[in-house]
Amino acid sequence: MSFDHQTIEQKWKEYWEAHHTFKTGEDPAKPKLYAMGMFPYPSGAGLHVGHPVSYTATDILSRTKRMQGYNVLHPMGWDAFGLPAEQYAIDTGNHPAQFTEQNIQTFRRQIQSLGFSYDWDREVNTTDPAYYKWTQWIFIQLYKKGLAYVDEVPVNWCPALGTVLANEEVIDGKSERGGHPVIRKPMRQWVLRITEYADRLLDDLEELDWPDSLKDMQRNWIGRSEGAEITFSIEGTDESFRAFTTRPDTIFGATYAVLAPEHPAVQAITTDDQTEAVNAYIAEIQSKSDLERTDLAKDKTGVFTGAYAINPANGGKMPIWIADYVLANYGTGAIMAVPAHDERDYEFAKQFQLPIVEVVEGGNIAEEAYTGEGAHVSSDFLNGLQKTDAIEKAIGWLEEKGVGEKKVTYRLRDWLFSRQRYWGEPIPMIHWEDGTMTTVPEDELPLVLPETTEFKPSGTGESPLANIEDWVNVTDPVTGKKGRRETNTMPQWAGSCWYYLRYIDPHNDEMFADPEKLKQWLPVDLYIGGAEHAVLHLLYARFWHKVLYDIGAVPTKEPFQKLFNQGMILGEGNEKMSKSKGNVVNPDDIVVTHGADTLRLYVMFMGPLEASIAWSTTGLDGSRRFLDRVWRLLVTEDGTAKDTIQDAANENLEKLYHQTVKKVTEDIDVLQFNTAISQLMMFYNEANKQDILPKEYVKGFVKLLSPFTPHVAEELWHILGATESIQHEAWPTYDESKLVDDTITLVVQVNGKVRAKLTVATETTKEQLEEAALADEKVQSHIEGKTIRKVIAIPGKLVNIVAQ
RNA sequence: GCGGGUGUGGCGGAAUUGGCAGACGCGCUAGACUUAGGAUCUAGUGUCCUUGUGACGUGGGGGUUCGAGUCCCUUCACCCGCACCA
Repeated sequence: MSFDHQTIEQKWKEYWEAHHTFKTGEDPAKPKLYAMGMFPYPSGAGLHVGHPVSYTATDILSRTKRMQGYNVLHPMGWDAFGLPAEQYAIDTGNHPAQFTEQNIQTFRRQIQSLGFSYDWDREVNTTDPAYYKWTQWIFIQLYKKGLAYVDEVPVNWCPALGTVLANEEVIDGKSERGGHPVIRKPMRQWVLRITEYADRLLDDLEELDWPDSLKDMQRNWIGRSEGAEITFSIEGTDESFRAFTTRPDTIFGATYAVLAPEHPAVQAITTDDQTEAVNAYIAEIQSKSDLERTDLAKDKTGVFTGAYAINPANGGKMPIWIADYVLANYGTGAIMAVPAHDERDYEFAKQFQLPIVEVVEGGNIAEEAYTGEGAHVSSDFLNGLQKTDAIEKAIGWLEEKGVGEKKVTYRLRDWLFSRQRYWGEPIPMIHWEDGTMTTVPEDELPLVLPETTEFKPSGTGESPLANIEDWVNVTDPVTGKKGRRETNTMPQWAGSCWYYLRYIDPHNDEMFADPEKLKQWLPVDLYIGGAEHAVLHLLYARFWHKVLYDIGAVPTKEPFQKLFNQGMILGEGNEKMSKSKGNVVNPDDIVVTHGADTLRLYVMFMGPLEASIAWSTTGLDGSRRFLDRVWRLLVTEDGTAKDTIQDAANENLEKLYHQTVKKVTEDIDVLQFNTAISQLMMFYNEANKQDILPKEYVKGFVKLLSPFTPHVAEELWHILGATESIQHEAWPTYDESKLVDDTITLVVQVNGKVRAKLTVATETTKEQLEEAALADEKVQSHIEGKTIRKVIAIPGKLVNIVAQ
């Protein structure tokens, strides 16, 4: 007989809710665990089977740690601002809040059906004014620190839709909806000065327990590079420009210079006879999409401006070109080209027959650029030096002459923070008629999104908020000065930048969280989520956290001590699950057919947590079968405990039981749930062969199972006679001395091949082992007529006899 | 191109410090019980052959070692991220 999962799961969910079983512990004498999964965007599609993977993982750890005597903070919430809800609102005329609320209900129901041990009293919702009041408050702190500023930056503007689009809404230069052309257009935008924190974001990665691949992604994203910025004067004018280079040591090989087509100096320096060609080139560049400018354009293009720069090192004339291989938004948007020692410059120089001068020995510049090490030549005071020394000396020389200095540049750009959207946190700023700008007073927060029925973009490139007159227009109550509210809203990333802080003190309306509580819970001990958030969310959240740290609002430098990326669940054909492929598995269906416990067990047993593995219906069946077997092992047809379970000992199970406790306990700590489960299966397999099941072992086994499959474990626990939740029981312990046998079987190899097995006392010495091995009949037959060269005997492991 | 990662049976995956490769599960085969089986139980299941005290076997090739899935070199394939970042 199998158990009725529907009844059991319903029963225990109600019990847990009624008894507040998962209320966050606050006993100051206990150690703490703060474990969380990345909160979901509650989409209209409902929960995906991928979601329960990370949630189950943190749940298993949380349940285990509670039983081990920890205060556990294990919360859940909703990242509920975002484009799909807004798009739905535009399409249907319904309010996004209403749609969002509906989706949250669905998500909450689905997540609750899986029996996660969240403290639901701490649920947060980024769209709740009581929440985004503090998102706005943090923005004001950023502004006060000079970290939020307004700048003209290029955005994706779609004239047909009359709106700005996010990068992910632009596909191959066209709008995702409607396929209208999208152009880059400079617009007034809020930007956050994340670059000011670049070095700290880089350096503090060191102390984090994060996957190396992810740390590397962040390092690459920040892209720190050291070099020099050099000033080049332009022949015959007072103009000059600055160029960033990581190889100031190769300055004697700089034979030309290149400005980005968008560089502000281009118009001023272009000679009359080149104006036409330059303008034509710029026009051509502007019509190209980003894709054409990078991926597709393997050939270098460019145009001579007619002007010459002076090489400060040797006084040489360097023709100044413009070319799109030089990016306007990196470094200074201008380079000194050293074709002999830079592949891109080399290619360009070859194409346009510009001179190539070798200044570092070691390569063959007739063939290709040489970027390796070597002694400097044709470089005056740098001759004979190697790269590192030459760079140092070159920078010293530039600084001395006042034509350059040491400089660090980052690939990371400041964070474009505004969206011309309705469904986001209003940016709490007021622009006054006298041209000044102030923040909304903190005591007026939250600045609530105004009600409207018109969610379409305003048509002017402003958000729909611009059309809501009585919200936009404000008058200073003291001076009578008129003003206009900022109509941009924050991007979806904003709310998720600090939600882990709000979980700690979710109902505080005096501050975003009580410092004492922050001290008690921070940092997050385990944060599990998908690798798609490797740079953006995780970098943004770290940035905000550091700002809050600097103003004394949080006690730690970093928010997430340990981070783990779970893998994806693929469709049965090893492809990504998608509606169009029709291979999407809905957790609701599995909960009905197999039960939440089976789903939890299966997604953890599939393989390592970080691996992406295909869903398998038969694999799922197998997990259910295991639970059925366990049930039948312990429960009679009448639903009572089997009488094989006795207050008696059974030596056959002793060692395996202690091994199982050890293995499961240790594996949970390191998130190796698949091997923990296989150990539980091994225990079952052996227990199933026994006539007597010691009650102590059965209880321990059910406890070990309980974090994985909590409903059925609670039911078994009560069938065994308990009246309290298993969650309040102490985690089983093991006896190390029970893990070792008096005797041990080890292998005897002859020339590396297993030829015999010996059963000996555990503490048998090396010498005794050698003797016993050589005396063995099977070994004898294999070494007969051979000379023994060497005998390697390792107590507890093996004996290897080398014979020829 | 650069950075990171992964290659183990028919499949998902196990395997301390280098020490019995393939734990556990799926699938498959045979048997038992059954009116029935997509239930349950039992046994078997890396490959090959001459069925043995056998040979081979962790993407390919080479090396270190008494001993390599594990360490080193080299090569191939696939995945992820970045992509003219000066």
